[in-house]
Amino acid sequence: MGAIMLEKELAIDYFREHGYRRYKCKKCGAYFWSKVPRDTCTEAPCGEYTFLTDPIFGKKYTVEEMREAFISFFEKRGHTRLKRYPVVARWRDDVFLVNASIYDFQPHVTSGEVPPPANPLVISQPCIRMVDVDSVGRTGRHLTGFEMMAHHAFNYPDKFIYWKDETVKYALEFIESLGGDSEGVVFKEKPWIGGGNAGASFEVIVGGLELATLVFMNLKEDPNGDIELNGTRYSEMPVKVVDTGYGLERFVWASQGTPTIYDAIYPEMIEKLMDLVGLTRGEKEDRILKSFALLSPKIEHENADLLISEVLKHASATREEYEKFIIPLQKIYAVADYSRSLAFMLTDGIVPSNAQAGYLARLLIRRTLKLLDDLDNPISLIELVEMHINRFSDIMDTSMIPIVREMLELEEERYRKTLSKGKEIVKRLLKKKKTLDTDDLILLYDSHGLLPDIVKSVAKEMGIEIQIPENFHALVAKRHEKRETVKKKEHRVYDYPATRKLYYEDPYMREFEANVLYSKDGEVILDATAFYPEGGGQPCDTGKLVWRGGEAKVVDVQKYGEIVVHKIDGSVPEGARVKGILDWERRERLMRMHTAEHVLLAAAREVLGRHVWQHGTQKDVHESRFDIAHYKPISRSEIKRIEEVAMRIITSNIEVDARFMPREEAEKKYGFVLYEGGVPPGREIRVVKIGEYDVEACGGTHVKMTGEIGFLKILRTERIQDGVSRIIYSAGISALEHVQREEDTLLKASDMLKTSWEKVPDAIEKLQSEWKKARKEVERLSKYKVESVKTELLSRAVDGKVAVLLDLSKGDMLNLSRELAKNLKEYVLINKEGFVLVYSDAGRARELIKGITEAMEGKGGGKNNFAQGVGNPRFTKQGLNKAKELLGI
RNA sequence: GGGCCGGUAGAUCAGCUCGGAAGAUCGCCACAUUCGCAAUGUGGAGGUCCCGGGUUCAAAUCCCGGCCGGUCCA
Repeated sequence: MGAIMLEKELAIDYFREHGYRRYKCKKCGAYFWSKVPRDTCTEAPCGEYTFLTDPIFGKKYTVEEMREAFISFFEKRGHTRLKRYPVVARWRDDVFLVNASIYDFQPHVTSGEVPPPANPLVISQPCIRMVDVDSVGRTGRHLTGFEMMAHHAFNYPDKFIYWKDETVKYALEFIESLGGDSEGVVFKEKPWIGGGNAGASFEVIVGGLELATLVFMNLKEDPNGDIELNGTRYSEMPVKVVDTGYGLERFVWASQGTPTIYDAIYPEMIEKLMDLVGLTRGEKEDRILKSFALLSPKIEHENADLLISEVLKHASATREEYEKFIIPLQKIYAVADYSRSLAFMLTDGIVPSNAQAGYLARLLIRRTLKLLDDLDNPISLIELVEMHINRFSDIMDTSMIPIVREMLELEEERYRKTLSKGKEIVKRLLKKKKTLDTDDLILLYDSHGLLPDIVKSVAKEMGIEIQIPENFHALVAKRHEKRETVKKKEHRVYDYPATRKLYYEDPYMREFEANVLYSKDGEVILDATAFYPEGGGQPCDTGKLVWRGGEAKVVDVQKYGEIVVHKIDGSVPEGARVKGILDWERRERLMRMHTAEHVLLAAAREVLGRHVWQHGTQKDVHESRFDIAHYKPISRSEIKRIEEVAMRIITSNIEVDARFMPREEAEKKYGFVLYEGGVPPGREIRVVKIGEYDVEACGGTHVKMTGEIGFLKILRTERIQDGVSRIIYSAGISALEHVQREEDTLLKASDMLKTSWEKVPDAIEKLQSEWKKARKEVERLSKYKVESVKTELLSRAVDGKVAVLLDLSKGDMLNLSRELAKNLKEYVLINKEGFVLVYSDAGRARELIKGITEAMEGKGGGKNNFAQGVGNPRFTKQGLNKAKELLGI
């Protein structure tokens, strides 16, 4: 967005009426609005962090006080208070974690498809930003986990709430309500782009620090749009969104003027850690820290050395003071921040894993463990995270503590294992190569998870110095450069009215009549159908269409938008009246499977814990699979208990209630557990509820009462990745068929073993030991045989040479050869199968085998003193003669 | 979802480039030494070289496919 456009967009009435004027920053060139004339925008590095010496507000606020001040301020001004959303964005498929409060309302609310839960609204949304992970602790202001306080207004063409003037006014009034001076506030212009949307925005700068961003989102990505930003085209949206973000932690920091943001958020945690590590903090240390906070915005991250020397100069401190105090303290800060982010993530139900959101949790866990190691483990990660959960119990779920503890315990164990294994690899590598180059370091990190730091210290123990390249992480990133593959369901548009979905009106309908609206190339659209189209992991129905003068098989059914398309074998005339007949056996089994899956989820949750979350699912007629997030393999006894709980729900014969309801109402009533199976589009969603056990947004067909499932059996489980287990199950008659097949197999086994089914394991054990004994006997006999042949051959040897035709297996021949080699100079062994073995002290084994196998129309080769080959078994005599000739015997 | 590394004795791994007789260390068992244990010595047991296919006279080794584990990235 060009400067001229921004100016037009942001020259609001409020500024004109209140004496604000637009200036250009002499340092960074950005435009900004201020009540008092200024040369610069005041934001560090153009200005200084004045709040460090001169806190901005009338008093010092804690996190809780500031959050409440913000929310109640906006509540009093007509905003509805909203509960926070989870930090894991389960309602979206494009991101893993919530990065900003507006994520809560993307994509359906911001697109205008679904109304917001309230309008206008106020929220304080915890967010995780992994991009800042490297800066945490070192700059004094970066966090991976923070709360974004926000008020949002969604303006529709027919319903206007408020726009730029009110938003700016609120910002100033809120700052004043905290005791701040509105004359110190600078509104810096900035184009805003993100998540397929764009707009103009103000950064709200106070005391040199960006405290809030006010975004006026009114553009959406559109290839045909007439506005171009950064090479992407945008067009105006019908919905205009006020998207604000007030950094809770920054407000708290600005109110307290502590050296770093961490000292403001959780001072007791920092003090405790310092105490445990043995750091004491005086005026001098504070001065160094403040210098850091002051100077770090002015110096690029990459130039760490420059920053340090500048800081030392500024605070008149020594390098030793820096290393003894600041380095460990910065680690403490990072540990405090990482562990709080983990507390958010794990209590919100993220299961650590080697893929997806779970990997981000593991990454943080490992980084924290590494830092704790550096600090000589003053406290365990588990204790740290638990402290945070209790400290922030007003926004975190303390009932998750036992599960979080177990997950962290397993993760730490895993980390230690990776580490010690990795160190062994490094040692072996060093023994072999003496030194390691950059390629080795990249391989060790990328394939074995070893940070160069750790490799270096292992090498140092062995007295080897290793150079770590400055741009290490960039090199790793380079290895991963590759284009993404995007696959999407074919998007088709049919210009017909929405198909009436008889399968929802009556899921038990087996036959129906309808009119053919469209029929071409075997694709048929009806005005109504009872055929369920593939979706939500449930395969489509099959069956046939019958009409006057013909019939055709229905082989596939798909849904495009609100239109159901049937693929048939044959063709039906357009305009015909048809009768649809479902393959009811198939459909009934699928229905039972689908309801069974919901029951299974409820049971798994009860047995394994509340972190259990559906990860993927595929129903089928005979067996279905159901993937859940869980942090360890499911044990046999857990499987049995899940089956028992599931059967209890089935035999209690509970009603399955499926109904459409407005999305915002469903979300309000049931929360995000609704989106187990993904997020359906649209304003209305279908909610399937099984008593108090389970409620999910689901478009599938279900039985009316759980009792109809009849029987549910878990067939097996497997781990498809870290943190995700697959349950393979069956329901109803299909489940019975499985059990019968298993029983058949067991009976067949017991029949073969001539015993009863209970004794099958014992019988196999006995058989096994007998077989082993027999095998040993065979070995003993062949050894004996080899021994006697050896004696005979030694006596027959002429001049240390022998060539002979034997009745021995290949294995026995090799054993024999080992013995003969000790006593003979040269020999040739041939067996009935045509296998030839040659030994030669003189080093002409290869030469010999060639001649012999050629005489046998075969081939062979080997080493100088030992060779083997094979020839046609019919020519063993010729081979023997040739061998004798060559050996000269 | 994608990239990379790996799968050989109960454990940790070597051998794989360059195809030719399945190895080391620890652990285990027996015996010796000892009042007994530990330590030590001697001997021994222990293998579907992950699975399937291909190339070859010959595959742990080369090629293709699959399974499993680890790890990094999004």
